[in-house]
Amino acid sequence: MKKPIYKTLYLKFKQLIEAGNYSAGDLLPSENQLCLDFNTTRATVRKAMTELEHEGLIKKQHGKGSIVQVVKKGIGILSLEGTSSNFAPEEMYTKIIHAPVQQQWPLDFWYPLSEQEQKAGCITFERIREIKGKPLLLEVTYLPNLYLGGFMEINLENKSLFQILLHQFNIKPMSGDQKIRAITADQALADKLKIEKDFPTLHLERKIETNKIGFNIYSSIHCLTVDYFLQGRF
Amino acid sequence: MKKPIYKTLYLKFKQLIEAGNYSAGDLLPSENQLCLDFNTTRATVRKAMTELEHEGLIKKQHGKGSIVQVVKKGIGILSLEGTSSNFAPEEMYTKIIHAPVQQQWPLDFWYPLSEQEQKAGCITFERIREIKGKPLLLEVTYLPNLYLGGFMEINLENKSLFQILLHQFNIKPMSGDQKIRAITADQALADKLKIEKDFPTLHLERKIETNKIGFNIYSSIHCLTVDYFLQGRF
DNA sequence: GAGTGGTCTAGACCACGCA
DNA sequence: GCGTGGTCTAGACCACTCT
Repeated sequence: MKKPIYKTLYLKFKQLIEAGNYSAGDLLPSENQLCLDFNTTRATVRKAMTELEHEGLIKKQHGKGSIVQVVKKGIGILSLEGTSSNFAPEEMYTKIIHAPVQQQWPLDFWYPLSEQEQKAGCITFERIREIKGKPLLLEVTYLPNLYLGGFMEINLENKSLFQILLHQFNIKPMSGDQKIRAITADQALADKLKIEKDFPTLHLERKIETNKIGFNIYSSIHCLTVDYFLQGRF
Repeated sequence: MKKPIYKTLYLKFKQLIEAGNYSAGDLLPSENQLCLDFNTTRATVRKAMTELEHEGLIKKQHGKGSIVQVVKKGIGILSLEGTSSNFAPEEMYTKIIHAPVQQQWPLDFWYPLSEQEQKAGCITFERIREIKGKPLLLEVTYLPNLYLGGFMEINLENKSLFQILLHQFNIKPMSGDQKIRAITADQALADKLKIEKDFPTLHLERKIETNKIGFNIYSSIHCLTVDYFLQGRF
């Protein structure tokens, strides 16, 4: 279970950039230099740099170098980092409005389920994320009831789901898929997000695949895009 | 200007999958087999497969193989392929509602511009995409007025902007960034998309970087998400 | 021309799945 | 135990930018 070299390198520079050790426009050390510094080869260095580029932290320019980009200001919800990562912990709060319950999958579920998932039933709960005391989004999460012994007893209030899954169940998000629509809030949603009925919101239906084959994290998210917006790279 | 091997491989399998030569769940030939078939090495094969995986066409599973995924049904607008690629040409029509004009950049432009772009001014035009005669989205595009001699004379009606830029100006999209919000339609937008005022729409502000450094394609898109939705992978 | 990233070769060892 | 994808080495040549 040791960490690959490329991941160490990737995390190191991700941290350096996000901590502000580089300014936008700065050049990272060249790939050959990094090979020397970290005693590795270009294939490995390039794998790390490619991930940084996909995430938008740097931009590679042929013949010139790896250029640090300006930091993003949107909600990085179009990525694997989870919703939390773009805000300082003290600015953000996650409130549980429905504690986890075990039940059958909804009949009109928005992604096709494997037979294994279908049989296992699901654990579902509902959370609201607030920024500086203002509701930002409502997230209903569905997990297949597999590998999750003891999950029901965990208090999720203001905790990171991804952290819990990783540390207590060794489940790690790997990739995902999402569908996005614009819809207006009905009365129930409006009450929860403290907005007017018929206010426009983004609706996301997500499936996140994990290292455990057959264990996917599903969620339905209603997101306000007044003070923030969704941001993604491609 | 010859095509890299990995790209040939990538395009070949992309085509095979999208044409239906594989069903969801099928395994692609193993990486070692592809090395033999295409007389290349694993690094090259893996680069092609990694791109297919990022696009969601396959899913790699350690110890098993590369599994073909179900085809997507959303608008692939969260990717580089352009809006057009998910629909058959006969189903889709692109209507010009404002032909290209040269002018200064709007003062409240949504992405910071380089000095070079700022000085050059912009070419802007407005298009509506229809699926089966029904308006789907309104796209206002801004191009920096650089390298684009003769562009004003091109008839864009029902043509692919990306194709024109590639073949006539050797400009190729490389990567991009987008911001997404939910907003309600004002009267002008409602008229253009043939919907009611205050109907919810997705609003995208995009910047697409190209192989020409300093030449970015900007667009503002208002998209209906009734019959279709946006879809993306991460 | 020197230095950068882009592509590629020809190997190697490991971790995982499946029979 | 065998075949799969995941990581890595140690080179090579090319295309591009900058001076």
